[in-house]
Amino acid sequence: MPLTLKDIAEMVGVAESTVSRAINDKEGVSEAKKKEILKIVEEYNFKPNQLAQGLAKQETHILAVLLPGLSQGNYSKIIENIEAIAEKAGYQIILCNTHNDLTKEKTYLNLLEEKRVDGAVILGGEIADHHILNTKLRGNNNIVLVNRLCEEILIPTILIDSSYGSYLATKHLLDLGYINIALITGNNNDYIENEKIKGYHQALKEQNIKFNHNLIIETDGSRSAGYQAFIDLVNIKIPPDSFFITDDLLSVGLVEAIKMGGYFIPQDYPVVSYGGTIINSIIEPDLTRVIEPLSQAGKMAADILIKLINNKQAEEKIKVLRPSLKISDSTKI
Amino acid sequence: MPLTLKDIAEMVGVAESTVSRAINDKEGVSEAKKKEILKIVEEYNFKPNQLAQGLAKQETHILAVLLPGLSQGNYSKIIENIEAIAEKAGYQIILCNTHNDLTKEKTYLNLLEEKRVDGAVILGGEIADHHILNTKLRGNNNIVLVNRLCEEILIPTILIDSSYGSYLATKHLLDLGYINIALITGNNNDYIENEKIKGYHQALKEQNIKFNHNLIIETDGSRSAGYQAFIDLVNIKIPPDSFFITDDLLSVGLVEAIKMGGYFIPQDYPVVSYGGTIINSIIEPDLTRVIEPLSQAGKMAADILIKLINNKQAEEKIKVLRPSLKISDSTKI
DNA sequence: TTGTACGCGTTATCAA
DNA sequence: TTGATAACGCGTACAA
Repeated sequence: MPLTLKDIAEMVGVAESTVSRAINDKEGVSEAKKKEILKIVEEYNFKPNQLAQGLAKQETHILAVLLPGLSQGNYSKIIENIEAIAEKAGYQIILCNTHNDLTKEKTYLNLLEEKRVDGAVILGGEIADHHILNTKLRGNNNIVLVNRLCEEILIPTILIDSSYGSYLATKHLLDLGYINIALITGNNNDYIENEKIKGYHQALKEQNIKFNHNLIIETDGSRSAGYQAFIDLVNIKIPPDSFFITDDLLSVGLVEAIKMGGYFIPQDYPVVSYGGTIINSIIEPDLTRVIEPLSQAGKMAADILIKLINNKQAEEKIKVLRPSLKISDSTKI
Repeated sequence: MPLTLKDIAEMVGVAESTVSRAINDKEGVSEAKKKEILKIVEEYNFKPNQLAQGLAKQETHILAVLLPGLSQGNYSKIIENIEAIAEKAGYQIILCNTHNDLTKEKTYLNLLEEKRVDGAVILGGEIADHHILNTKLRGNNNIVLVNRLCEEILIPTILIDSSYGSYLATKHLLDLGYINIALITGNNNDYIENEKIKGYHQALKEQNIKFNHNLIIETDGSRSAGYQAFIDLVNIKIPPDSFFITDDLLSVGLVEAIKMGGYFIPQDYPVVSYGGTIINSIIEPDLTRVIEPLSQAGKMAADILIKLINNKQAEEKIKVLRPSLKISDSTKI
């Protein structure tokens, strides 16, 4: 069994409360006693029990991150940054993999209440309903949402503006003089893919280009779907002169199909992809792509959450982060 | 403030201990009282405070996972599986990103003792020294190592046999009739890359092929290093007739270089890569590759750790898992 | 079956 | 500056 404050107190010959003060660097202990105590603490490698501390102080210094899954998507980038900020502020991270299952999410939220974690970041998923609004962490609704909408604007939320990313991509192709831009969407949740379609529309509208719904293909985001999309698109009445594809894996198939058809990128078909993943940089040619501010999203989420825990409300409830466009070989003519 | 046992007890008009028994499904409560109690618990959405439970029962049901980083490497796959097993057994996972920094690792280990986590899995990193052997979780050394060696065989360890993976790859090329096999290594830690070189040696030795050290190139694992490696290798006295490359990103550069030189894979140069990542399947042609049993490693680690916590020692201290070879287009002639 | 009382390891309040 | 003592919320041995 590990040592306790009591043990240390007995060894030094003082009261527990004095040891506690010494350890926590609080005033009310003479320098002499303090030194003596800390020496023993060091010598016996005493570690205060944070369970007991938590119970007494009503805080655990634990944050939870709920997410749909670790390997798919870009969640690991976000988590790394949440962890980094949290660690600096003295918080630990508990991982909760919901597998995109609302029931599991509820179970976890319950558990987090029991565990008395100080707060939680929820990444992605469908629209948040009342089970989120109703969970009380540390007495408050200490929750921050990332890329997840909420029925009411009560919870601090960080959104990455997919619509704007899509707008940037489409505008880039328009600026290069292309007008029949194919849009191939992937398997994100409906909201995000719809946002991307919105951005596409907006860019077209701005330049008074007529919208052709035949140029939009919705897929399951697989590599083969990307391949098939090209084949389907080149055979329509007004075929596309360029491609914007909202998912990196899709782009692998698309590029294969383009090459297989004997065409060149970007000479015959310029291509814009989505996501800062390694995939887009491996494809030959290196793809122009929309890059999302994932690190920033993670850091902001942690920042806001920690402020929330310390009762410092953020100014705005919703922060919208904008993606940027990285122009590369696949659109350099 | 959340409700407590006491509150519930007062509401129902019984003692706290009775409520405790009812909630924990222990005998010694009449069915009638139990129902009554659980109804109130439900109604008021009472959540027992796990801090207090932990303090009383001396357990937190929290496991920690220490790892060098989330986005690089295959750690997320392992973590997902640890989390899955842990969750089934009623454990939560705390993430500790050590950034490959030994000091940070020590700090975390300290923290975990303070937090009274029940156990820890340590993924990767250099050789474990005494700070690991000395950390006591729940009074014991409840730690499982994955792909990390320890000075003494005291800690349960799961190793993925990189040497065997390398042996498989080399043997495959030898069986196809190639004898001048280039080995290009990446930026894993020294131990792992050395193991891979060992496996390569062994395969050559088995077939009495003379070892040519000029065919081995050690790199930083970058894409460009893969590219450069090819250029360097084709100009040596006895150039390679095939390639085994121990890192997926390297293979991207290598394949580029081969194609750029006007050669074909596998006709001119067959290529074997390492790792089950998406990258190897995106490259054209799809690369034959060594696949590591990552999910299995994660599950086993969690299993063993949980058994350890429950004082059920594993039979063997060290479990060695073997990679397999997935033969694909890059070696099909 | 039910209740009382103590322990778990801290922090914090109030006297001394 | 110190020390005794009461929380914090729960589990549990023991008594009723």
